[in-house]
Amino acid sequence: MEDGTSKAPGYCTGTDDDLARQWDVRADCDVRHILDRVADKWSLLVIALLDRRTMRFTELRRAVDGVSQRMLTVTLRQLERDGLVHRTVYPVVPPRVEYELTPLGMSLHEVIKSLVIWTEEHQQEISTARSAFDLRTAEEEHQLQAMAR
Amino acid sequence: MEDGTSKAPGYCTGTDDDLARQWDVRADCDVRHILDRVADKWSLLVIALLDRRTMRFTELRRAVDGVSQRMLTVTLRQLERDGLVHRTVYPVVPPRVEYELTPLGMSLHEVIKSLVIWTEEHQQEISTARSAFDLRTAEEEHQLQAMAR
DNA sequence: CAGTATCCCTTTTGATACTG
DNA sequence: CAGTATCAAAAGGGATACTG
Repeated sequence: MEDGTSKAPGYCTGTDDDLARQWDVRADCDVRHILDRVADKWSLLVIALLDRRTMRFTELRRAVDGVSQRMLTVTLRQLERDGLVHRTVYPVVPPRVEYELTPLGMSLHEVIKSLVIWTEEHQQEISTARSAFDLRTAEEEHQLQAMAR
Repeated sequence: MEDGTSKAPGYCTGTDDDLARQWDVRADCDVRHILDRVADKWSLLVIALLDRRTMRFTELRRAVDGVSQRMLTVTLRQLERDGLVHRTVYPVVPPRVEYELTPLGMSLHEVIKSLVIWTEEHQQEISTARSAFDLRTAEEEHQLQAMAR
């Protein structure tokens, strides 16, 4: 926690390092910290779901298959902290809390969507590649066992 | 290991569930398995680096700041298995192994690039949001402590 | 309902040592 | 050089119990 905010570990965009191929890959780089968040398993799902409409906590919990209450809470807090999701608490009993994407969150969703679409479009290719790889691996293992005899 | 290949846990794209908002979020979904891989910290960095040119193992190790030898090996194997990276072993001593993106990997890089660009473009906004959030949080805590007295 | 707090287990990761 | 193997440390994440 408390990372990437006050530390300001040096700007990473447009460094004039001669080795800056296209973007900085330093471990303490802001871009990498943000990327870690943005590329998070649950974050991705939550943002995708909230793109459609405002949702309540329990509603999200049911929609995101496999998420625990704890992880959903943690994820939502991070997204709120990053300014990607807005949280509204209605002072009623029982409590009512609604989550929605901020404009920043919406713009991120556009990018995430393209990632999801790519995945859907190429899932068959990847499956095939995996099978081929596993087959090759199994064969090689077989070869080694044959040589041992 | 060995996941997402033989199991074939049911197609996830274009399910006719009435709750299929835009894409399936089931935990055992192929898309989610692939997404977990693709959205991986090290995978992203490796793919970004290999976009420029073919690289050797140690070269990558030095370029990806903070990666351990073990994690780089694991990451490269996964990428190879998924058909995103091609591995060429030259039978010489000392060994020479080169990694390069496959066409599939190159197409993924396009998407990843847009994610990285988004991150770079919005890193300031996120930083600001984080500071504001932390300030709010600290204030609330302060209020609570004041009430306790 | 929408959390927070706690315990505890599992997975991930890093450090180290060894090898073709 | 490019790994593999092993072990220990740490993070991630689940189950449960409790609260405004």
